[in-house]
Amino acid sequence: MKEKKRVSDAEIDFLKKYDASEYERPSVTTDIVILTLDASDALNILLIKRGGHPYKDCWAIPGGFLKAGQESLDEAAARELKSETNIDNVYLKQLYTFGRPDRDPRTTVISVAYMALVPKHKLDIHAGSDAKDAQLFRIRYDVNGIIFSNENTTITENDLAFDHSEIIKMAITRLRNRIDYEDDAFNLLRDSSEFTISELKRIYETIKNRSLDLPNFRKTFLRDYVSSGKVVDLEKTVISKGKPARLYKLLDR
Amino acid sequence: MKEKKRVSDAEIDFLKKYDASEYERPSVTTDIVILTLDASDALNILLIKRGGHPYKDCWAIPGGFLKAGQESLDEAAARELKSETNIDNVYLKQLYTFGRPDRDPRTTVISVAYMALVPKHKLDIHAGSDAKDAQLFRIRYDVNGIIFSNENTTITENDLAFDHSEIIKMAITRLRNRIDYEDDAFNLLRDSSEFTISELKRIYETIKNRSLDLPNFRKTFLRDYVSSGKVVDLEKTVISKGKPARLYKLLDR
DNA sequence: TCAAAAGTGTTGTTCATACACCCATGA
DNA sequence: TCATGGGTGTATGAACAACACTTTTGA
Repeated sequence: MKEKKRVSDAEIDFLKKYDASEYERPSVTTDIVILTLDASDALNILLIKRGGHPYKDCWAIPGGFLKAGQESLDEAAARELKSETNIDNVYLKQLYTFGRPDRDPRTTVISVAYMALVPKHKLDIHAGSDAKDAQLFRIRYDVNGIIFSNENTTITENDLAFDHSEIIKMAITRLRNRIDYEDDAFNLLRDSSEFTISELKRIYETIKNRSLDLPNFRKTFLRDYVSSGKVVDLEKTVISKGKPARLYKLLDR
Repeated sequence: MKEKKRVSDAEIDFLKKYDASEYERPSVTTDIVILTLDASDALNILLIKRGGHPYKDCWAIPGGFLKAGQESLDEAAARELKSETNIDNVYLKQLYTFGRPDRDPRTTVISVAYMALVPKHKLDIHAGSDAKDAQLFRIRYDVNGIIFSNENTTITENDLAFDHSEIIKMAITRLRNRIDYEDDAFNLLRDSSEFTISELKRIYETIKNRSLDLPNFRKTFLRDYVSSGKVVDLEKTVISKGKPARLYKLLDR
């Protein structure tokens, strides 16, 4: 009995090695959902217009092939983010890996999806430099799904290349689920070393897609972040329209 | 300005295609953390002893190469689980993708890790059939990390092949975080169509690694599952040692 | 003085926790 | 009868939500 099983396992092991050479190795890409906020605190995403086939002239999230053996997946994503936006040192987390054989018509492409959160305004210049190839789109939700729009273009989730609408939906859902017990929102602040409670609240409202009560938000913020020392009260104020608002600073970055 | 950028983008696009053929394509495997409970409700994991290099004779989590073009990642994981345990139709979820270039000494291997939760006792026969090649190990936690042990062998997390200890830790952490707001625990029941509150409570205790208060657990269970109709009261009891316990049945599977 | 936004305080509800106590069974 | 685990009820405090009210600025 044991002997029989050992032979069988050796066989299985051989077959595995055989598989590795027999079956075509897939291409592996990292694709990035790059999210930021615009001047009116709406959630925006960076999309690029594809220059080549497949899905030529379709909008897609940026991505590129992994340089196998030369970089890790995280490094590939960071490199891609940098080449697309000239930004580094931002929140960049692996999201999910997509591998349906038919998701790319050319060949099997495994896509390791990442999500990047970019501080407010940081992407403005880049997106404006060539409006035809890489643009920020405001994200809205409607009966038939997500709508991406800016002053030039309006597209729906069905217009996107590959399964990118699925990836984007997962990113937004993940972000929304995480925001209540992780510090993700701070990554979208204009300046995490000088921000007001209202600024932070607007980010939560955007991501959760509903309005929040300011007194209660303040209470929770003071308890979870200031009392625990993660955020310090700068004891300065900044003038805006009504009463000047107190400034806070996030520690540890 | 625009013209200059367009040329540059075309160039970038060309380079990406060039990369895809220039750099070696990585191998892609699916590796599975298979968790179940033993007779005393301790968390167990299925490990296999590697027959070939690298890490020959080391224990590892089961896995195999993706048959690119023939199956999706989910299908590859399900096929691997079936071949290793002869079990299908169980909880099987993608966990994370590992891609450090040096994680496999042979070549770049991208590992898409999955987690499987197998109902209690279902793996008993298989693991016993050949104790040398595939065994269940009880998971314990100690100062220096996780300890895997059964009646034959005791190993520590450092004895495992590749970065598999990292994968296992992530699986346990993920499970522990999910269990409070997802229904994952039901997948570990001996029989989800006939179970008692105590049985379910013991699963929560195992995963959270602390004891729970039965009256409070019952209250939460009745509110979250029975009142909402996800679980029905079978209005039957089963005898055990003290007072007979009421049986419940999970709907929708 | 008024609008606007920041900030404070109060109240009621829900939920988690701790725990005292009763119930039904086998031995 | 007693031990054992199942099951019920109650008290306490924390967290959350709703909202009335005050403060400080610019116009």
